[in-house]
Amino acid sequence: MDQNKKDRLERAGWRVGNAEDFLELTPEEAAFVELKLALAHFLRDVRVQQGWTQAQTAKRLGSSQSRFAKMEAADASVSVDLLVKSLLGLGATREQVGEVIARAA
Amino acid sequence: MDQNKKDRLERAGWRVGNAEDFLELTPEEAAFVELKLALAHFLRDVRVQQGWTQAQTAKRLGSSQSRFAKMEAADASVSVDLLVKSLLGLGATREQVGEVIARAA
DNA sequence: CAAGTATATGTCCGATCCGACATAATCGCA
DNA sequence: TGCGATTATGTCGGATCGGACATATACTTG
Repeated sequence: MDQNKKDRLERAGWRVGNAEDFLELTPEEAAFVELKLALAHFLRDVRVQQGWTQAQTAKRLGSSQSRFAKMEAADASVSVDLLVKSLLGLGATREQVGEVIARAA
Repeated sequence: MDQNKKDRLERAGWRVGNAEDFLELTPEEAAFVELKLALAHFLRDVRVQQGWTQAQTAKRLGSSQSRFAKMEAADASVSVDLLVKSLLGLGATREQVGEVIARAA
């Protein structure tokens, strides 16, 4: 977001910041959300890298396209368990999962 | 287990091997279990390192001693979400969590 | 061994999660 | 723009999870 837009929003009474500020997350909660987002993005990367659609990938994992979309979106209804199991199911290694958690943005 | 006992059990119709063999886990399932065990052990390490009992630590996290015991035991009723949230709640970083997942035995 | 402390195990029930379906929104391309 | 393919969103019922309690087992110290 550019500075002008930020200024305009703030003049209009909005607070502009990151998700942690907006949702008033504690540091732990923020770290947990970041971790989930990192896994979700990696899941998308793996799928796209392998050249599959959400529907194909979901089927392969015994799930549905809609749930897989929520996984990639790190939806609140998706657990870290499901993300990790899905990644492993698509061939990612435990080492890769750990690396993503440790170092992804 | 020594070889004699192994032989005796196998003569009696038992298959003796590791958890993956015994429970007939797929490689992904085995990797997931390993990942959970790594987090559970790390959780214990962190708690002991900080010099707390399970009861104290559980209270700090808003949980109960019994559930915390199950966490440390990587019980089937404990999710990776709970393990990760608890670790972050005890002060572990996302980086540490990732490292443990990537590299723990 | 006894008593006190710490950890482990089993169960219950309210809360959350997940696959499925329906449908909306978005993308890719002629 | 229009149409088929893909992705996103909302909801529901059954399945799993998690805090709590009771109680058992294991450790520690006298």
